[in-house]
Amino acid sequence: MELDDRKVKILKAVIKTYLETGEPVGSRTISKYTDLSLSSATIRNEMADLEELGYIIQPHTSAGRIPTDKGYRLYVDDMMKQKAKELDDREIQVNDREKELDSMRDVLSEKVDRVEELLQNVAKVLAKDTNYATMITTPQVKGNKLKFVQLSQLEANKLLAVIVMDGNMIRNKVITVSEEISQENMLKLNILLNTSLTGLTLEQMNMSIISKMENQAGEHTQIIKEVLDAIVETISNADNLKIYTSGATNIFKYPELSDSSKASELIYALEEKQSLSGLVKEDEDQLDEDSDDNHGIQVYIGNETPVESMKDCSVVTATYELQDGMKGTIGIIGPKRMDYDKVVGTLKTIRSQLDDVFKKT
Amino acid sequence: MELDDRKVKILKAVIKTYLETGEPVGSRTISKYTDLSLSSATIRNEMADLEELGYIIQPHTSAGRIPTDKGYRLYVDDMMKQKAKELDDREIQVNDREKELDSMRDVLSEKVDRVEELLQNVAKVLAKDTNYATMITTPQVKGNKLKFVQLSQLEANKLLAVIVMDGNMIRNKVITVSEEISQENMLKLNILLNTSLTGLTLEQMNMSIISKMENQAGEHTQIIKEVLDAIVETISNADNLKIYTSGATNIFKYPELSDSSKASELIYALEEKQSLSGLVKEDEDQLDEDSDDNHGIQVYIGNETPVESMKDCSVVTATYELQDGMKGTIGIIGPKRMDYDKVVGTLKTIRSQLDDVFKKT
DNA sequence: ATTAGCACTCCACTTTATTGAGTGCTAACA
DNA sequence: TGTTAGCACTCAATAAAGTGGAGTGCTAAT
Repeated sequence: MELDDRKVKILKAVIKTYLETGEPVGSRTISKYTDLSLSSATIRNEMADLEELGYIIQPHTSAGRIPTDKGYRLYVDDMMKQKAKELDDREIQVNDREKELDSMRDVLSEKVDRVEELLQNVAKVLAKDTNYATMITTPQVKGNKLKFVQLSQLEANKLLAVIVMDGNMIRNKVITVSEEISQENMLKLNILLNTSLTGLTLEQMNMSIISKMENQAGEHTQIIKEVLDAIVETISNADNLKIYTSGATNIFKYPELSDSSKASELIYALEEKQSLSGLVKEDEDQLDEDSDDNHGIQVYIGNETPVESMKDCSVVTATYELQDGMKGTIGIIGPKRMDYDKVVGTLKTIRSQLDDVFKKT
Repeated sequence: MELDDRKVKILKAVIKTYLETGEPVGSRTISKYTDLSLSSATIRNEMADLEELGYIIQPHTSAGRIPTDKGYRLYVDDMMKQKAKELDDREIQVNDREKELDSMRDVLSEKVDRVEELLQNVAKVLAKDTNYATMITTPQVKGNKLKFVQLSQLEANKLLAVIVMDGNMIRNKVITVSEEISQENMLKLNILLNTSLTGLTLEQMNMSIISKMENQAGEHTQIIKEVLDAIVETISNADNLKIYTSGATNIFKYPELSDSSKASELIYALEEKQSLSGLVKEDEDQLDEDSDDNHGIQVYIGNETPVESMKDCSVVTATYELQDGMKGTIGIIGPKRMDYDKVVGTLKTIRSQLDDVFKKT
């Protein structure tokens, strides 16, 4: 059996209606809803075919149809193709959407000095705007280089190391050393550290530490060792993936997700965040598939999602990118019958606004 | 009618049984459970009295009794009195509990450099251990003084200010200035900042800023102004209350809290955190009431809690204190029928372990 | 190929037992 | 006077039975 044009039209109508109502869709509804002007009986025949083809399913014998994952897939793929074509209209579209996104822009342009807060705000605003759960990761770098280190004395045997990486990622570390250190030696240590480490990536650092240390084996070997250890540890922690979530309770707005056990599992995943890292795309090898403008937007439907606890949901992710190649992921988690169209649009807008903000900073 | 000794005994038995089972408690159960050796009929009479006195209530005519808030209150107050007397046994008690708290100690003694992570871990471990939702705030200071500031050049017109407060609270701030600054002037600026600001609290700083600025009105007035603004802003943000939560999904373990709307409201409060700040005790004027050992532990039952969304829960909070007078709050949120005894004990242990960790750091 | 018509299915909802835990009350008892 | 056995009564919870309606599949006519 073939999936002819009319079948597709009916399928889309079924899905669209189901997205709106959340109720199984009957033949009569479609007959009236579409401009196909076909009787419900004809629709019924076509729907039977569509069911046989695996695009829709009946929850029980005498009910209407709801989309299967396969059905959603077709719908979403088609929509994405549409979106990609809309490239020209984008300006207008963005302008249109800007009205509803005013609050978003306001929050984003607020003076938030810390990336953390910014990201949390983005997650929050997105959640509020879409009524789905959201997540956002810190930007990730591959081989970030050390810009400079600055050691200063905090207390008798406590040092403060300020570590600045390329892209102005800054980390502090309080180092407790075993022996006191003179002002003069501090200065020396600072110079030593900067001359030998600046411009190195973490991997390069690990390689060179040993040799450097042996070279410098002077009276303060112990301190140098402690300081180096601390710095290496801090840097390796620095690009640890951090994930912020928001709007977990939005899932209670969708009955199909809000029964106790499902909700608990989902919210747990959002709280623990651990498992969400599966949503971060490792490689950008999907280029060929996601053509043009949709580049970096990924829709997971039901079982497609890499996160086990979200197999009853759909997840849409977008990759945002900072000027210096740092990449992060934004994700929206909702019921399978989410408003894919709106979500994809919002994600695109947010992403471009994020770019703006980061460029301005 | 008086609340005689026997009534109290029966009341406690009812509550204890209810805490364990979560089911309304009938007279027959009590008759067998206690060592009072009274028939169920007698218990029934007493229970009728207790109901009239407002300590217990029937969910419906032919059901057993469950405690009212007033009943819980009496039970908890008594328990706290007991706990206070147990001062001598505490050592032993702690030793006993230590077995189950091994994991807690492990996590706490881990090398976590950032207070944030430590607190998050505490919340997490507490939640896992108690099976309730937990929260913990960052330590708060009244008038924290500036230890030193260190300005360094990041890029052409971006400066990095590292701000260290007493108690080694460290903040970074990237300051974008309107004009470039020479290495030499940077040094001057550093000295100026430290000589004029070190040792001052935020309030004092606000006072002195204007005058200092006018004194120094040289070629770099603009930069000085920008830097000062940034520093003041950062410091005032620094002691913003931060709240970490964990174990929100634990509430699904208690049927009385896990219906969709209640759960949603509760989890929302835990996610938003905003409202939780009501649990932080402003003043320590409760000293007289909470005698001895229970100092700093506060039990809120049902409507007693300051957080609106938790009126169906009980909340137990403890104040922890760092050596330098910084105080934070730990909170446990669970059903009214929570295991108060265990919770109070665990909170005390955690608190003392927190003290240890902070002293060691 | 399309459609009107009709018998059939099955969920969702309401109504009507049925059960059993637990009470309140009374009368007897120490 | 306090305690207790006994019994009638209540009421949630569960099961069983009945009803309505939305929607289907099939057939026969167009």
